Amino acid sequence: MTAASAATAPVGHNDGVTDTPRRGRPRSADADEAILTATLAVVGEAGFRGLSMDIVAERAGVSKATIYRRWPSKEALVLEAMRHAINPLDDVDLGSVEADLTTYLGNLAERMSHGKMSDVLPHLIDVAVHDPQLRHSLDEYVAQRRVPLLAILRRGIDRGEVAAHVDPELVVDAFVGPFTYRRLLTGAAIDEGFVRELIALLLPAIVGE
Amino acid sequence: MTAASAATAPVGHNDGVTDTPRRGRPRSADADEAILTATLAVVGEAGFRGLSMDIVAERAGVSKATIYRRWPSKEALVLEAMRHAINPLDDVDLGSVEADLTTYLGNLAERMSHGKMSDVLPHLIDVAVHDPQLRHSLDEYVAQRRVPLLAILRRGIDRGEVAAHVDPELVVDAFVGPFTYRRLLTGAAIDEGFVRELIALLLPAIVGE
Amino acid sequence: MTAASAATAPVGHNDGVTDTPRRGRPRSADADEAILTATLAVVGEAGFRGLSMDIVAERAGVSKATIYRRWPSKEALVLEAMRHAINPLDDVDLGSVEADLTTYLGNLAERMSHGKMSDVLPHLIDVAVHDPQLRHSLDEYVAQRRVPLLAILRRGIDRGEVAAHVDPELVVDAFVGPFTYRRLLTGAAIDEGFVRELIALLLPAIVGE
Amino acid sequence: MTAASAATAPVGHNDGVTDTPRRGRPRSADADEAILTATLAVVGEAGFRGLSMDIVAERAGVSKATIYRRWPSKEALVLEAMRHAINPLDDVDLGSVEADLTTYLGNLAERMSHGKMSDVLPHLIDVAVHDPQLRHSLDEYVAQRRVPLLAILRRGIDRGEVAAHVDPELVVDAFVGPFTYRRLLTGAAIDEGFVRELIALLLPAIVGE
DNA sequence: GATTAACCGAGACGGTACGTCACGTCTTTAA
DNA sequence: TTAAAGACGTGACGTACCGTCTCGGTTAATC
Repeated sequence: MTAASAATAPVGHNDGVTDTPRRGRPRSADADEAILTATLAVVGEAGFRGLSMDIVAERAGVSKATIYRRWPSKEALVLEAMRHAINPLDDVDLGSVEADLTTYLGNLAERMSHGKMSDVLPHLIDVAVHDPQLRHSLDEYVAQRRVPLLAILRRGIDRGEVAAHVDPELVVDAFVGPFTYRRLLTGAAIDEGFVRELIALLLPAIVGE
Repeated sequence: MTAASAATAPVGHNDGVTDTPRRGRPRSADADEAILTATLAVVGEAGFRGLSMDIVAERAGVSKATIYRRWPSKEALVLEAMRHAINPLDDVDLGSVEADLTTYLGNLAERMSHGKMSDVLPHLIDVAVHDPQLRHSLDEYVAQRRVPLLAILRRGIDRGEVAAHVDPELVVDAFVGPFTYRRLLTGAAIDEGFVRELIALLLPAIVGE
Repeated sequence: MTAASAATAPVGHNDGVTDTPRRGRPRSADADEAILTATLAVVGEAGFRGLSMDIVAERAGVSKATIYRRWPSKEALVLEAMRHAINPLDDVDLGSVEADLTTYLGNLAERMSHGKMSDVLPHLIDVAVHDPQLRHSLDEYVAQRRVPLLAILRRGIDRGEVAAHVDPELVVDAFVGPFTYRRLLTGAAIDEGFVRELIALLLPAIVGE
Repeated sequence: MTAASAATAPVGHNDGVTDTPRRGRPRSADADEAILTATLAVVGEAGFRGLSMDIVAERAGVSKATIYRRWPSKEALVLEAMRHAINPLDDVDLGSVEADLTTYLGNLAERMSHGKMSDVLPHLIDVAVHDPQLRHSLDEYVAQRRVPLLAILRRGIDRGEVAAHVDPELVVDAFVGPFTYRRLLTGAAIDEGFVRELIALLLPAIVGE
């Protein structure tokens, strides 16, 4: 866990090596686990709207104070729970940018359409607008998901497949932006056809001539 | 006002000409105005989070029942208030797709960065996920903003500037998607440079060769 | 209900005749009744310690907000409930001060020993020390109970049984004081014998010679 | 310290001489002192209501466990703190019952009106109703204060000033009762005039004729 | 000198109740 | 019939104490 991510990590935890000797009764790792698990369960069943701190506390067999000792808000808790649960999309390397993009974006499309967490993101976005701390954590979470895509592009540049002057960050925005735009705003389908057409549109713009 | 938009329009309004003559005390147009104005004022000052129906009622000098008689929920009210306030971006026609895009996207960038309503959208998105009615209204609102962009592209195709096989809807997604992606998720800057680079990246992909 | 007693009466009630015409939905008299009844029931069953606002609310079929709209604190509520429940000790007039005192103090002794409310008073006293508003209400409540005793003494003075120079208020203190002292502090018995002895001690001190 | 008082004395203390020699680290006398001092300070500043175990612990530079190792409850702690602080009213012997009573009751009046602990007693009374252990300790504390008064009366009987058939215990109740009654219930003044009048009323009833 | 047992501070823990807030509905009187 | 006023049930909020329970570490008396 990086220093940056500490924003939403359990407050006051000491994951470092030999800082201060840690006085008092240590935080219960069981409680951490139980709270995050309960949070995921409740969000999965009742959605974000149906999630209350009281319910999480009850399900986790934990008092509310124990939750608030770790996370300052419901949203921070949920964000942490998401980190806890998500296995990142693996990087893929099939030898060509087109194949890699097709695979990776196909997986992403699948997740955004049917993932159980898909209704949580909008809420987090909403809250993050007003809460810089949460915004930071959300950024970081998002950045994590960009990494494989950046890798694909950089390999493409190395291989000469992609023009050297192309800014990979911008291209990632160009690929991922339409996904979130459809998901959050237009509600248009995010399916295989969409992925294919998007690649067909953008790929020519980045290949080296 | 279209039929579709009736979802969030004041309930039971009689916009027709000579339906039933309506008995009893008529709805106060002043109240409509006062409620929407108060809503905008409060959202502007305190953000969406600081907006409560009680506060709006007090500010508007109106009872809560009067609000609920017109709109079914807080979100419907806010969406209506946004429609009420926003003047759409005018279509532009400078003779070339590149010039049109630069102008239109430049204006959009300006608005998304500094508009006073910029923090309302995330909240509406959040709510729209769970409320199909509101989702519909939001779609419509979004569609309105796509219209000028579609017009630019279609004129480009007509002039032969843009390849005929290009799907204008997809291209709109490709242009607007990165804007919302940055605004809502990464928090990256949406400025003149971004607009310029995005156009530089995408334009070659749509021009007829 | 006197003006003075308004201190703990439901806040904002208008028991007057034709003040302001009272706008808005009026307070529910049913709720008043249900709350006070539930309060008495819970205090009777679980004692003051076992009384929580949540429990009262549930038992009364009422929301906590509805209770807090009427009374500012648990103690004010309980005091009001006591007023609501208690039928005052009737004045007695048997023709002689001794007989009257014996009867009245006998009743009082019975109540203080076995009354179900007997454990509430100590708590109210405790709180009243810090809350002037409640103190006032408690004073008034206490004063009510002194009235019959004062009447007995004044009749005695009128009949020449009691010396004219005697201060009835002081004598009431002298009679009632030992009762509360035993009840609250020493825990000594408050029985028939005690009443008899106390009268035997004090009566000679107040009779006219 | 008597056996009876052990109820609220530090639990497990070994005040005896040569019981078991006690192994392990002995209790810190400093901690005892610091806790009691802090308790008195906080009660003095914030009243009983503002007293929490956490605050006492912090002020005393002590952990809560250290407090609970000594006293089983907040009330037991406070009662002990009161014992610790209060120097009993000395017995007086001026040669006449009237003079003795005037002096002793005058002092008592002064204390009850202005003593810093004057608001603690009501709370202890409240708690004692439900806690037999504490009730016992409170009785004992009260009894202590009755002793000088009993002595005055017994000397009066010995000297023939007071009628032999008078029950001193009852007379003490008759004198002290009105004090506590005013203090706790009516809120009436407890001043020199009150003392004078009370003596004027009761003294004739107890003198031997 | 090593062991042992009770102590110490810090502070986390489950629990319970608090008093507040906002929601969307309902019930008055007045227009 | 609509209006303003405001009470209503519901349900969640975040806080504050309670008294208990670990922690790592300390301090004597015993072995």
